[in-house]
Amino acid sequence: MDRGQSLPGRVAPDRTAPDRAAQRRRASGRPRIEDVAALAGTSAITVSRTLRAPAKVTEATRGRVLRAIEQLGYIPDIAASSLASRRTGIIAVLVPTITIPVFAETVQGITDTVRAEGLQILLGDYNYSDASERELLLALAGRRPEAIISVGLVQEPAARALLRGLGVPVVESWDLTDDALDLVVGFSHAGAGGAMARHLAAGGGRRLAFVGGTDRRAAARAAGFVAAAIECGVSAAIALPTAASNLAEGARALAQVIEQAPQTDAVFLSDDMLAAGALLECQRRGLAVPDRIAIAGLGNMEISRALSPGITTIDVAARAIGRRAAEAVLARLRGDAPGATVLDLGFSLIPRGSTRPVPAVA
Amino acid sequence: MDRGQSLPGRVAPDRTAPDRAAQRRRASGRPRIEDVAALAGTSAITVSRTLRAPAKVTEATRGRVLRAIEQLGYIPDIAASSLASRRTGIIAVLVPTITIPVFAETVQGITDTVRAEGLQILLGDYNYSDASERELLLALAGRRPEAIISVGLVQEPAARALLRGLGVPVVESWDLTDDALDLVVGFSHAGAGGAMARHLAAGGGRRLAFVGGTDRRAAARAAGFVAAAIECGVSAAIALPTAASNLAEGARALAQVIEQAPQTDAVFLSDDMLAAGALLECQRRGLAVPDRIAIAGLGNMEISRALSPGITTIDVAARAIGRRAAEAVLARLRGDAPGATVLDLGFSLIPRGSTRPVPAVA
DNA sequence: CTGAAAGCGCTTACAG
DNA sequence: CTGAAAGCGCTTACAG
Repeated sequence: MDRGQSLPGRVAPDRTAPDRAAQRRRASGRPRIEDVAALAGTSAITVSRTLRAPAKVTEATRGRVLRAIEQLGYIPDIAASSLASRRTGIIAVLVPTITIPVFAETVQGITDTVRAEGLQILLGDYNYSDASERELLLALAGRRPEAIISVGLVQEPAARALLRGLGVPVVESWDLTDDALDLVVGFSHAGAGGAMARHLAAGGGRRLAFVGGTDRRAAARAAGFVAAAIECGVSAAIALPTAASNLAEGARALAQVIEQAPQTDAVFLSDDMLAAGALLECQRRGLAVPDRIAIAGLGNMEISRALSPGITTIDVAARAIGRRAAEAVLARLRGDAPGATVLDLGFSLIPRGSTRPVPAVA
Repeated sequence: MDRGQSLPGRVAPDRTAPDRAAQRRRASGRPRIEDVAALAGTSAITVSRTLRAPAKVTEATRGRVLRAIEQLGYIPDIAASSLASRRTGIIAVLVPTITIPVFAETVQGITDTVRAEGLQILLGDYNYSDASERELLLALAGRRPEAIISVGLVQEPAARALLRGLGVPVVESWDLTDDALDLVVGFSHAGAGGAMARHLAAGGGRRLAFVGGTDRRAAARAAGFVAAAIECGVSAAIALPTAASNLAEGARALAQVIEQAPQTDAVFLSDDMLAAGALLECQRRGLAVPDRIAIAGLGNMEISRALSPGITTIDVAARAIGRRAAEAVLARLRGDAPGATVLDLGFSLIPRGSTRPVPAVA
């Protein structure tokens, strides 16, 4: 009996070009759909159908094909498949940086929603820089995603033009705007900043401070925070921008606030990690929280619950943002008419021990 | 003058099949290499060369091609490109879960090293389960990666067979073994556990406890920990396995240890996040650290530095593991003979305030 | 239910 | 330096 490479139906032909090709092919080593077809005594089309639309193949054929696949260890080449079908099954996700837990949660929400449909996430991390956002977009576009979800608004004109030219659904998220490329799902950062300022003022804060990053969402929170503070008749300062989101940076920011404005009695840090760093620094310095100084954050991360006192924070429904963004994409891909173009998921303020309680209204 | 879609050199032919094809193509909307070639008055091959090997094209031609690319917003289709070239430029990275910061750092080390060579990372997250590790492997294999890096050893026989069949370099990491598929770069987990037990015993610990996950690396650390404790003549218990790596779980584990073995005077938690949770729980319960109970972790995460007292930990050079693994892959891809098959990067114990100091040797 | 032909959008030798 | 031909490994209509 023949063994090894000698498959039924593959008698040596005397063609010449195909031979060269076959030789090159052997270099890759991996079995192709033709090899499966030959072993199963059928055609490539039937193998393809067995994989994509098994109901259209008789059970007997299907069995032979599946056995051949198993035997050869055949794994379809996704590049070839999507080239031929013009369907990549890829959803590109643009994210400032995946190392921030709330963004990771949004990505998780997308992944969970999209996986059931057999779609895959292609994650692009642009590190908060417009220049590499565009670069990243070029790289992602080369993979022909069927839709794009951006964590954050896409502001840079070149990036916007590129996205429009792609001709696929685009969902921006984590913010709201009247000027969306396509769809937006998020919440108002100015609103969140304002809500926190009112909470701190209601608890007796008279000299507030804001600490946050340089990105547009942090800027919107700062603006909302200051505006609401003024409305409440208390003062509010904006500290120098923070470079990162970690405990050390939060501690540094707190130290700076105390040095520059020693009478500050409430600080809103634009992220729970920073807030936790600030709280720990207060404890090291012997500043009573919340009596001497109140501390608040944003994101409802685990650490805001775990420290003592718990840190007052704003919950932003990060996972729901991902879920709803993905649902919008799926609807579009199904050809549904676009529903609401702007989806406001809101936020909620969670008071904890790190801020003074708001007295009940008389 | 003609405008719009009517490009030079694209006079309407009276062929019939190509017409149908052209029509379908128009559905995708995106310009192809042929469109660029037509606009630049050259051939597809020259466009391709302008992109991959610009030195082989005259400056004049290159200029015309680049202008045409710019004008049309042409972005090459990566699937088509890699199908034709049989080079995907993809390095697949298998990771138990990216949400653990030390693994994220290893991935960062890989990315940094590999990016310069124009290779891309394809990240697969298998959530510590063997079943989905194999599934994931199938999905990754369909993308035809040129090499595979696994965070952790690949133990499951089916997965090992699959990887071997791929015929590409495989680097396992974060552990050591005599039975590597190809290359390993990591450190000894039993060694790390042992070192920590000796440190705790030297500081006066008499009743040690280990808290860790159910994965093999945690099991190896537990085994090394217990063996060294026995050698030092102190007792060591292994607590029930932890389900996750977060502060709440660390707090829960500490509570359980205290309940089951109230006299425990030193706990090694197999991850800094757990250790931080345990430390905070001690503080809530009024248990003095390290006098009443010493706490130690692993991973040298930021939080182990930020809390007071600082948490004694083991630094495992997570980023270097990624870097060295990637370098090994690059060497293989260049065709270099394999260097050492097993690369031991070691670890270092960082004593901090959460454990009792080791008295100087007399 | 099954298959032959054509094509997806690129690149690889090979000639000139 | 430039290009015509062939092919990468699949799938899509279209026939039977």
